[in-house]
Amino acid sequence: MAVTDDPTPGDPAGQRRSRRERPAKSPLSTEAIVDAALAILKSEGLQAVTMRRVATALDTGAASLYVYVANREALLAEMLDRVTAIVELEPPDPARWREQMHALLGRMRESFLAYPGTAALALADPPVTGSVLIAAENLLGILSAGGFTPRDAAWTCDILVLVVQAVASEDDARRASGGKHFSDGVDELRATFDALPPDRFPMLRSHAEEMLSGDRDERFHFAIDVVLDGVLARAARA
Amino acid sequence: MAVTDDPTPGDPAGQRRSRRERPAKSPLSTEAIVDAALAILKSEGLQAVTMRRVATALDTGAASLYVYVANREALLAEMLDRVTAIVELEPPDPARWREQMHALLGRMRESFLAYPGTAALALADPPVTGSVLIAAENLLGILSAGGFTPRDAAWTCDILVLVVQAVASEDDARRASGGKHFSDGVDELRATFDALPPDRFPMLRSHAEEMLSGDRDERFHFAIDVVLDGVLARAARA
DNA sequence: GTACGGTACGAACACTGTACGTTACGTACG
DNA sequence: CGTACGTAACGTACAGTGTTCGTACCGTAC
Repeated sequence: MAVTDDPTPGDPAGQRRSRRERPAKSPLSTEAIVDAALAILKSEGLQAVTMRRVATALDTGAASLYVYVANREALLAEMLDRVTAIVELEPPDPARWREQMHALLGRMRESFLAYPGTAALALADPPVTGSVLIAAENLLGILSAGGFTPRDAAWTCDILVLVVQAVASEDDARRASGGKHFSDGVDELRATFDALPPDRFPMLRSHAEEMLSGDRDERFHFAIDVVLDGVLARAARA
Repeated sequence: MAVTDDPTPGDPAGQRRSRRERPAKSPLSTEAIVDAALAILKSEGLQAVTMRRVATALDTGAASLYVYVANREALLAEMLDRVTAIVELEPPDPARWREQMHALLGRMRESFLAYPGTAALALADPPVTGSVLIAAENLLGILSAGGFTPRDAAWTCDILVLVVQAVASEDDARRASGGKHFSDGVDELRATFDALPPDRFPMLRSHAEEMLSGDRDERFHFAIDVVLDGVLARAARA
């Protein structure tokens, strides 16, 4: 396209405003971009992670990012990879396999929680990057150490990852909406249940207390144990 | 607007140029908006559901929608409610409770799958609308019929809904990305596993076949049975 | 010293969700 | 019968979004 040499009237002649005087602005890189994006994600949420916002944080323009990142989706994928890469692994120990499972999955959940929105992101398009494979390898190792058959281990691994992501996703949804009250919104839910017509919602009425009981951590680890015990029970029966 | 002057023949004179001559352009309503949005979602995906696109489908402007819908988020929530409202329920029958569970959860999954993106949406901000409460009531009823204690029923209900949403979410991710090949992308995954260095990924190498075995339906129902059996096993042990 | 390959950059495009002020309509009232 | 009014629909506008393009610059290889 033609230059359209915009003759800005007030521009002083010879004004060579090369931004070269900037001290030592470190050069761009995929790593730096992902770092900046993760920082923004952590402090302002997923919807604040825009190309322009990330570029501004790096003191550059949005267009510059596209040299290192194909597009926003690719950036998000790269962020996701980094998030799963930071979870510390558990060298499988047959004597402690269940404990290790809880520890590893718990750290996965925390990692997702530290960067809100990433859990939903992982569910939306399941990534198969290096760090995900490493995590899967570790999960399979622990399950194998626990005596799971290959098929049971593989399928259980799948289910557990799903549970972690789903729980984490719900977690930061609850945190985002219930941020005003420290009580998550349990009170609102209780009020909702109490307002239901008893004839049409007898179960919800009688189960209201149990629907709200237990904190998120307790229910998370309960879910893991349920899955593990379920697979073991089915294996024992066969 | 106000153009498209098309005086209907039988109309008496004095037909002022207005959009009134439109045959029977049904007036806007929340229902009509949600219908149009769902139709677009079904045929073009979630990212095609923009206010302008929905408005165009209704032969109006985007601004007109805001009389009936607070904003896009509210529209999506309303769509989600409708999607969960269409799943047919199962009057609890103690003799068939497990079968009923599979049927009901299966229909939930299908419903999510029919409108791609809604599963992820439900996970991202768990709705507590009328139809969701009705579904929960039914789930609790079936679990109660199966002999679950109130606490077990409540917590299991939670886990199962999570699993359904997570599976459905993964389902339509896989469908969206693997659309080109009818094989989902199993072949790509197998190739990925085969390319891994055996010394660092012994588990993934030896479990590759099992990671890919079984179709989505089989694994979905396996997951449900695992959860149910897990809770039962824990209840029996206590 | 000069040519070159790749990086940074500003501007522009085609969109998005949403707010605003103004029209047109059906209806209730004088 | 005429008129005022509340509300629904509308066009327009604004501030952003992701992404592309052409260009200006840098350090390096000749």
